[in-house]
Amino acid sequence: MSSLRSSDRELSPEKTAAVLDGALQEFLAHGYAAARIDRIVAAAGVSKATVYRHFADKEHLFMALMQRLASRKKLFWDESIERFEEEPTTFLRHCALTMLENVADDPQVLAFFRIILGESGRFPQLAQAFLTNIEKPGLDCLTQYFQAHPELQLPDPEVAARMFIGTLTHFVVTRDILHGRQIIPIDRDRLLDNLIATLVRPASSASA
Amino acid sequence: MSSLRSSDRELSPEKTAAVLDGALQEFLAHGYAAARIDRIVAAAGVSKATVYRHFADKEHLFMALMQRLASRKKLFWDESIERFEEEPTTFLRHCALTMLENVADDPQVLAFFRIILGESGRFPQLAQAFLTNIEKPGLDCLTQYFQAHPELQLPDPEVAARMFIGTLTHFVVTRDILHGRQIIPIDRDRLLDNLIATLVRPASSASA
DNA sequence: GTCTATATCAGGATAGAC
DNA sequence: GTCTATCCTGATATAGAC
Repeated sequence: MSSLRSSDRELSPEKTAAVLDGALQEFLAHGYAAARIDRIVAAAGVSKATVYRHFADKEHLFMALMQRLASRKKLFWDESIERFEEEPTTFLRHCALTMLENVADDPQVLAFFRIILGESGRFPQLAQAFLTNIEKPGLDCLTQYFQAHPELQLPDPEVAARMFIGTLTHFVVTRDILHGRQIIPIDRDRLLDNLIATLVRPASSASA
Repeated sequence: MSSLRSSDRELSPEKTAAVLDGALQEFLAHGYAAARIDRIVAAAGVSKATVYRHFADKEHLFMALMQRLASRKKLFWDESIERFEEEPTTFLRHCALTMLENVADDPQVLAFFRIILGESGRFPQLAQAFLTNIEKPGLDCLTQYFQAHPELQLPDPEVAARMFIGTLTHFVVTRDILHGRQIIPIDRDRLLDNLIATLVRPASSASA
């Protein structure tokens, strides 16, 4: 009597995944309000009725998708925590490059950010899931690092962490999300080098 | 024969202003796609036909409104430029407070930012107008200030300006736009004090 | 459990009176 | 130049067959 009943689960995981994949493209490309169920259906290769059997309505589908995306990027900072023993310059450069690679270089992530920001009025829970899963781990990681390195003589480790992430976020938002490459141009490596140099510059005695 | 023809101008400025005021509320509250012409009409106290006589369609109305808002906030940094002679700590604190007062404390401006960010995919020109009119003047102002104060020994004035504005922007975005007051809390004055302290801390010789 | 076909409705845009 | 009344596209959501 192992599995005579097959009516326990009413939905096929396959179709669910197909719908979510179609929804991914559509919502990331057009935002919530302008997304069209028809196009999700077409991309997923299922019927409209199937969508509504798996998800109560457009809003639930959207929330399910976004929550999944947010938690998928959760492990983001785990590898950086492994490197707590490295020199500040090395460690910070590694963190910055990881951030930029995972965000600025991935159009899907950029679109994801745009949605989170744009729909933060209508879907505050989503914005908060984003902060909890992605923003907070990064801030915590860097705060702990700065705390563990008092020789940098930073007046406030948490503020230093916010300066680091804030500067990089501002860079990505203005350049990639707001299309500012021509308007307020700056070389990526120049920003990186001097951001790090400003934070780790010797505070009292040192060089000439 | 001074003005026998009265059909030179076809639109009344009064109604135009009324429509734009109604559109302001509606677009800022709901974003572009979810905004309803019906509600704009109701708020403006005009008929739907009037809207379409003054503006080609929803998109043109939206652009006109947003462009107007962007250029309205243009003078933002003018008063700060008058204070170039002040001490770094004083000057930077003044800049930061001006930014926060003009943005974080004004729900309408917050909504405006949310729209700009959210619709930056569909309306790239709008995002760029925002950068040109609001973001760039601020960066230029601070860059020039840091350039004029080499005693701070900042390795790169422009990067320092980006750190300053980036940190404050990140603060406002995470706290007010993404509803993060509970999730990644930080006292405003603590952030401000230590942001400034980190940038202006004596680089070589000084205190004990 | 998934499909086809359809109900239902709302929103953007316009025609014609005044 | 503005209003009232209306068109019509297109979108969400569902009913019923297989």
